[in-house]
Formats: sequence, C-alpha cells, structure tokens
Amino acid sequence: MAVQGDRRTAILRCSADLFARQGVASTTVRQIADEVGVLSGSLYHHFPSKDAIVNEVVTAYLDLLLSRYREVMAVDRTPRERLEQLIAASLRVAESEPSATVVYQNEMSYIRELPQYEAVKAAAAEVQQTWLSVIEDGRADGSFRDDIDPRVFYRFVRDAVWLSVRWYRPEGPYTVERLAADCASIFLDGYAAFDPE
Amino acid sequence: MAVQGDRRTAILRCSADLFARQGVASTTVRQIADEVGVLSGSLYHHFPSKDAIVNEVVTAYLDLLLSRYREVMAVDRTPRERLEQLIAASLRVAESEPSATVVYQNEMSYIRELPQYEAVKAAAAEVQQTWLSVIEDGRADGSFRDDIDPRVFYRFVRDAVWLSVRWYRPEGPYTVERLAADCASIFLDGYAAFDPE
DNA sequence: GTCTATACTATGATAGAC
DNA sequence: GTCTATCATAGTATAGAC
Repeated sequence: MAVQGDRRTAILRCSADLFARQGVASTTVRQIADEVGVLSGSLYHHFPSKDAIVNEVVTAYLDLLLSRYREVMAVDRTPRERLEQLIAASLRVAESEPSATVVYQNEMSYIRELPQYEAVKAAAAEVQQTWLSVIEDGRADGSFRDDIDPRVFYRFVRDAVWLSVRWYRPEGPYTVERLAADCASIFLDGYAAFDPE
Repeated sequence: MAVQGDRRTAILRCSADLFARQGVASTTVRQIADEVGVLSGSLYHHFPSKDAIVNEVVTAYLDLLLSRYREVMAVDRTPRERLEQLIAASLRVAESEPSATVVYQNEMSYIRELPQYEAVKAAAAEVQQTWLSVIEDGRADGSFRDDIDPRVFYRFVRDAVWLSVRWYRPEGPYTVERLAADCASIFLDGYAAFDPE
C-alpha cells in the first residue's frame, strides 16, 4: 500500500509543479501523465478529473498551513511575537511547498469554480481570522498603531509574504529564517532609518 | 478613423477584463468576440492572433506605468518623498487600469512565452531600476536602513502595492491617495506603535 | 469591416484489453 | 494499475462571400 500511495502522490506532486509553472488551465492531463511517466488515461484510475487533482493540491496545502498556524496560536505570546511567528510559519510552508503555494496564490479564479470550493473557502477564512485576531490584539494592547485599518495592514503583509515564493530561493545563504526576520522587521519597524535620538 | 480605432480599443478593453477575471489561457477568442459584439472571425481583422492582443494589453500598460514613473523621477525630491510618489503613482495606475494590472501580475508565465517578450522584459527592467535607484539613494544618504537588502525591501513593497488590485475597491470612502499614504507609512515607519519617549 | 463556414488541432474523459 | 484506442467537445485560426 506504500506503492499504491506513491503513484497518487507522484501525480499530485508533478501536477502542482506544472500548475505552478504554467498555470492550471494551460496544463494538460497529457503533460501531467508524461511527467509522472504514465499515459493520460491512467490518471483517471487515481482521480476522477483534472479538477479533482487541483482540489487536492489546494486542500492539502491549506491543511498544512492551518496546522502550522494552530501551533503558533497554541503558545502564549505577545501580538508582536505571534505576528513574527505567523510570518515565519508562512514562509516555511512556502519553502517546503512552493508549487502548491504558487497555485493557491495565482489560481484563485480557477479554484473558485471548483465544485468543492466551500471547503477551501472555510480554510481561507480561518487563515485570515488567525492573522486578524493577532493584529486586533496588538491594537488593543497598544503595541500596534490604531490609525491604519488592520485589514489593510493584514493584506499588505499577506501579499508580501506569499508573493515571496515568486522570487525567494532557499538555496543561497539568505535563509528563510532571516527572510522572515527581515519581513517582520520591515512591517513592524519600517524601512526608514531609526531616529538616533 | 475614430470609428476604426474604437473597435480595436473595444477589443483590447474587453480582452483585458476577461483576461483579468478568468486568466488568459481560460479566455477564448469567442468569449472576447461575444463581449465586443462581433463574431470571433472578425477579431482577426484587427489582430493577427490572441497572443497579439495579450501583448498589446501588457505593453500599453507598461508604457503608461513608465511614463508616470518618469514624471516622478523628473522632479528633485528626497528618497522618502520619491518612494511615496512611486507608491502613489503605482496605485493610481492600478486604479485606472485594474484589468491590465491584474493581467501583468498574474500572467507572467504566459507573457514570458510571447514572441515579443523582450520588449516587455526591457520595460520591466526599467520599472525595477527606478525603484531600486530610489532605495539605494535613501540608503546612501542615511534616511533608509542599511541592514536589509534593498532588493528584499523592493520586492516586499512591489508585491504589496501591486496585489492591492486584488482587494482594493476605489468606490468606497477609502481613497487611493489614502491607501498610498497608509502603504508608504507602514513600509517606512512600521506598524508597531511609535514609542512615546 | 463583418459574417459564414470550416479546417485543423488539442483537450478532458471513457471503454475495454491486458 | 496501466495501456490502447477513441469519443465528444472546444479551441485557434483561415478563406471567401457580402
């Protein structure tokens, strides 16, 4: 049964890579089959449709992300520390699942049309709620500014964090932990030089 | 000749809207023709191919953006002011050309395969060089931090700015100028509360 | 400048042999 | 569980009448 699962997993992995590189709509079932090393008809033994593959790539990704967010929220920390941890957790997930991250970021219009979209929507809502609750907590205790809408701040952070999959390469000396620290520092302390007074 | 240009323009506008909503690959020439109000064969009187439409949407967009950036850089200002102006100019372009902005942000993998990609690449390089020169100037004169790579800062700002087309709606009371001010304030001063000492 | 009609290709998916 | 063969559909693009 390890073997049985492997082929399924290979299909998901190859699909995610192709979806991320070319877009879901431009990726054909024949390309996926080629990459896996089977013929296109064989895919339909494992999945009922191409859309089912897309759906599983996205839901597996959101499940992983949410489990990491829940770990962060399970520990008692300040809002600032939690925000730093959410950024770091997100970047680590993006590092370990770059293709699925790209698919989720780029293919929302496709995902929205999937029959199983409601489950995705619920997970996405929990993701957003996690960030917003941390930001609201920081506003409430005075550690974050109260002159800018938390939702605006959330969206800027979210987009900057997730779009890093388009350019960040974990191979170099610039580690994901350093990237996370820089990101948190810019968003919390700003890029202007600190006033030396 | 006003009429002649109008149909061409209508094709470009409708195409950009559909490309932004559904993605380029998922948009068919028949859909475009429907939206314009002609039959699909008629499109080929104005454009040699669907890809030619995509190309013109993107290049017209980059031309507009670069002309705004050049206006900003033509005036003598501090790096901080210039950064604020680049953010504001970008958000104004995103407001006036939301569909083209979305297409350019979402469809890079498609655009890269176009035969005329080199021109797009050159324009994109000038965009990036504009931002980077302003950031480097700010580092040089001590108004920006020197402990974070300018390219990292640039990418965070760029992605946060451009992805705002996915969520910002100019109809409400939250104006694009206010959005630009909030964005610049977060990225330069940070979201942490100012220390009251 | 637009329409009609159609050529050609590629697509997602299926049925049945192995 | 995979392959062969194929269906039905939909795609871009073209030729020529109007």
